Amino acid sequence: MFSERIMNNQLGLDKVGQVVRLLGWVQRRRDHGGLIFVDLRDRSGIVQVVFGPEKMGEGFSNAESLRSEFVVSIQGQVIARPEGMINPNLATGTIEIVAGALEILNGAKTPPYYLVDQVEVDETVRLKHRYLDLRRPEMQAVFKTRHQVTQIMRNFFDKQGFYEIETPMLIKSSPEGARDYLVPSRVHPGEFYALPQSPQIYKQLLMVGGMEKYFQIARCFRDEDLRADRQPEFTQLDIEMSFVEVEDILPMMEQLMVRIFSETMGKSVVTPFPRLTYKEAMDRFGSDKPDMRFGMELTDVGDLVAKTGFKVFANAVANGGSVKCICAKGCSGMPRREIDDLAKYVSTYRAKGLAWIVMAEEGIKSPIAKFFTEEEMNALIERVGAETGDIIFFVADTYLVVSEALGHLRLELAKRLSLIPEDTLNFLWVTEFPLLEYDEEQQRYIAIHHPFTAPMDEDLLLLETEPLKVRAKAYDMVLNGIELGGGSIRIHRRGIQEQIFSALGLSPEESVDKFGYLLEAFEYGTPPHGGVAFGLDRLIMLLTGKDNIRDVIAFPKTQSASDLMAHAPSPVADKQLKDLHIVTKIEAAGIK
RNA sequence: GGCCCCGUGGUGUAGUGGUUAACAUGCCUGCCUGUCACGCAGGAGAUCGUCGGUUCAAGUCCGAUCGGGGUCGCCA
Repeated sequence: MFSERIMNNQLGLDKVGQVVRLLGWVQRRRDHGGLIFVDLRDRSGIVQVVFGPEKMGEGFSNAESLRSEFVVSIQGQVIARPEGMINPNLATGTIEIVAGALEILNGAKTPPYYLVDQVEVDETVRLKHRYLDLRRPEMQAVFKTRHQVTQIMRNFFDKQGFYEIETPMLIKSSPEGARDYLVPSRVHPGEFYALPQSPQIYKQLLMVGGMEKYFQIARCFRDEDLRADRQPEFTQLDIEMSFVEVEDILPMMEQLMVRIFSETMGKSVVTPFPRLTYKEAMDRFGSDKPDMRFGMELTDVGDLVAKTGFKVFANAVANGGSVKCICAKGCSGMPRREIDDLAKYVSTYRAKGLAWIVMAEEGIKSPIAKFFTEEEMNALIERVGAETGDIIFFVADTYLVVSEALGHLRLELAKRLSLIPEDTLNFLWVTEFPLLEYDEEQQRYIAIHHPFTAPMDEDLLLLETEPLKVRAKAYDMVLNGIELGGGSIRIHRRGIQEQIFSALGLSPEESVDKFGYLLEAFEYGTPPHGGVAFGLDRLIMLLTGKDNIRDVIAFPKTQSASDLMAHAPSPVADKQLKDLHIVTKIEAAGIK
């Protein structure tokens, strides 16, 4: 019955005269009494259908009953619109359908809001009725793009000889970073599975298993607080290869991006991508995912201020910290209020203050100028390359705080000053990440990437003496200041893996308890291997221009990780808890 | 866990502590054969998120709480 259907976007002047069957939803109805216009929407687009009593006969009253979002089957003739009635705003605006027959396949309640792209409704409303929101052309386009991207990925890796392999969703909990989502076991009282934060260990074991080239479009779960670009479950393009070095992996991933951007957006991507070491990225941009679409780089002035009378700067240097600055070109007219606002902004990144020098026409204006001799001031200005009309912003603190605070300030200023060129694709790799960092809270070293990342060969000896100086064979792909993905060459020898575990403060017993199966696997001829993982959702955000991860996920969760449509999470029946051997404290305390 | 913003008919907004909470849109009814954000006329629709406090009087002020968003911490 539905087989002769034609999609709306197939309709054009070439179809004039044909009798067609259309299926879709009523987007809008304009009832003129004796003549009714209906904008019919299907997945492909919108077409205007005209209902008149001449053609419809008794069926006309049926047409009068049409309302928004009714699902209809329409048979009618394609006609060219008369002169002056062409709608240039509609892809099918040169033609319309004169309905001969109408079948209402299903009625619809009035939707809570009009399903058009210019929605101005609270997101809560959209999420409660997500199945309606998805009907909007804008959302349809997102999921079309998302589908295209995953198809390109599958095609790309298939051609390169990869196998797509599924790894388990119920795995052993080994929180070495984010919190796990736990799943209670019914048959093992008191024991739990975890949902994977990533397929990391399994993909490595696939390499031990001789699969050589693996990829998966994998769902991952992390029980951490959410953000505009973070969901508790998200999708990752996960890749692992045997017998590879960094130089094998990066160019291949660049080619993947070339294909994705050309085939979905028609944009060309220039390869090879520039590379920055982590150190260089932090030094120059104050970020491990620098946005290099504009300048305003950070300048280290620690040596110039170490001996000056300004204690805040001198002490920072004396204590092993840094003093760095950025120069905002042409901003000398910035009102004091806005400068104060920027100081408040950097304070969210733990900077204790923001010093500034305004290079005004009438001379230097700065609350810190009095602490510097003229020579010192001139040296500063020269180092920074500041000119009349600029403002120099300084932060003094530890190297990390200074870099990150100024890195964020740099982005904020660029945003306010509109320095970021739209439509530019700035891809780059950040390499040579540190292997470890020190976690004050836990009083131990933790892996920056993950504990299976291989250290750089020449840094291996530093592991015992200066662990923070050990660099990793790790790399991140960055696009326009957003981390698209990252990966590393992995450790494939038990000895080195044990060394790393030990550096992370894991006793041999704990290592075996948590990762014994991996360590054992490494003893059975594990090939050198490495890989990478990309955040699919973020990539789709970039491709579709969304600033919010919820807009690229069909059924997303709110910031508090709840599903407003299905009302998850929810309490469960006592029987279920009993089966799972679970008693909740909340229940025990009588709180509902 | 911290900080910031938001919550008023279905939807989006307005609303000096003081009458019957306003406007737009949507919805319903009637009229209308060329609209495409159709038009015209009429109508229905709100316990102002919830609880408590201040006050003669609270949508408005205060506190708590719930929900949503942004962000810092966190996210190997």
